[in-house]
Amino acid sequence: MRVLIVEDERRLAAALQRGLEAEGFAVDIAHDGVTGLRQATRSPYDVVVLDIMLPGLNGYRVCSMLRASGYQAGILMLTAKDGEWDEAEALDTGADDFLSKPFSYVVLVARLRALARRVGGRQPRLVSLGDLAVDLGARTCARAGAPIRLTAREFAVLEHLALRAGDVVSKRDILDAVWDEHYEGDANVVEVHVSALRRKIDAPYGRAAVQTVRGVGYRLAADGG
Amino acid sequence: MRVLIVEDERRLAAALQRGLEAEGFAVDIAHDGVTGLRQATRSPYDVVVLDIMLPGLNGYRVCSMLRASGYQAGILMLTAKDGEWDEAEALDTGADDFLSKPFSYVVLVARLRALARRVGGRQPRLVSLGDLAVDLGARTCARAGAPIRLTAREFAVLEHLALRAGDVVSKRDILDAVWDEHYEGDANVVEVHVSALRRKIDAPYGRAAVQTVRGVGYRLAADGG
DNA sequence: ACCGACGCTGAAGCCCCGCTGAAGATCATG
DNA sequence: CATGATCTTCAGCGGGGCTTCAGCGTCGGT
Repeated sequence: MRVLIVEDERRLAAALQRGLEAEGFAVDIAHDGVTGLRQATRSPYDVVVLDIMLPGLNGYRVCSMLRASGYQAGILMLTAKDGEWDEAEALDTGADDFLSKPFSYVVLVARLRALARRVGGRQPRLVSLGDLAVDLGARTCARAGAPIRLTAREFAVLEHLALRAGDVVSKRDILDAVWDEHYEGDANVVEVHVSALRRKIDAPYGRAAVQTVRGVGYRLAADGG
Repeated sequence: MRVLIVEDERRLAAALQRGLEAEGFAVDIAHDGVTGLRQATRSPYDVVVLDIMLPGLNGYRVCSMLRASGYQAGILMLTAKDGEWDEAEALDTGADDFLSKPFSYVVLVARLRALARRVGGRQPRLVSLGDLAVDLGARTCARAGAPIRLTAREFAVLEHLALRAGDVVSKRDILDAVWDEHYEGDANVVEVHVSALRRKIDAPYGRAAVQTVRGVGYRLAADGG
């Protein structure tokens, strides 16, 4: 079971990592919100343990940004008992569970196990658009039954479009979701990856699932083109 | 959240109904394909849980008939593990997700929630004015069911009018919304685009959805002209 | 009925947008 | 450290859409 811990207190994070690894979890650590966000989307986790007080980007924002982009893993928030924010807030932003600091280690492990079990049922998520199938869990895609090899970026772009199939998505939206919230570079990267995507999922089949809406963005045809 | 269960095993259906209602879902039941089909189209649901083995009309056919008529709600299929048909078939007919029998109740609830969340975002913001339909999400428009190709500017103008359908909108308003807050140029650009719009959405149909109110601005007829 | 203002529209040029191949940078892997 | 894959940047191209402009039609006021 894979766990990501996003916690800025390094000693606490390290202690949790040691403890959880001894319990058989695979644990990664991020020490701030931005890193946590990137790490969570880069690698598949079953549960993300998210501290609220984080430098840069706080836990609430990380959580809501993850959920907004369709993030599926379980999220367990660590709330400070005397914090200015409360548990309701945590759940509102899409967290599955929360734990008040200071917490018992045994309780944390129990909650993690319960959450992982609960979340497990969510997978796999599939989006099917005509003969185009996108498996968000396995991160694979197929057209007319034939599997198609996509690179990480290509799949991420396709995923973002698939989650909004039928609707137009702006390049800015795609940049925010697939790259970084405040990516500075040229939007041309999106065009390049869309081009590559089309070469793989459209051109060989004479279809046009990925449509350009000039001046606005892209749309993934709800019927696969 | 409204759920329709189409399942011929009455005890299973009743058990699911009780369980889901305890979770806060509003649940209706149909025991065969024909009833399910009628019920689904008669009343609005967020998700339809559809068994494959049904008397009369099987789940695949119900699903594809619903989708063929443009049915939008999420469809979760229940497949028998040893069935002669497989999951691929389910997805091909337009299902959003599937679950093999026997399944864990907890998993079903999680999948339902996930599907509802996914489908909820799919609902297009749709403005319909008589036989004129403007889909703000997909940025498409159609008259009498026939899709109409619009450019970005044309659609933006139409969108602005559609959101105030029935009211007169000044050219200045349109300039501010579609062009720029402090656009300097001639208001003639609006006239040009309105002209193009009429050529596409009115002229071919002998209608007049876009009306000129001399000295004031334009009005999009609430009934499509 | 006349006149002026307002609105409509076809044509044309230009500019912006998006596409794509290739090269350089970066990352993973043995 | 070497190699290959993937990602990003860059520049050129091609086309479609936006804008401008001018001429004409239409409406309303006098």
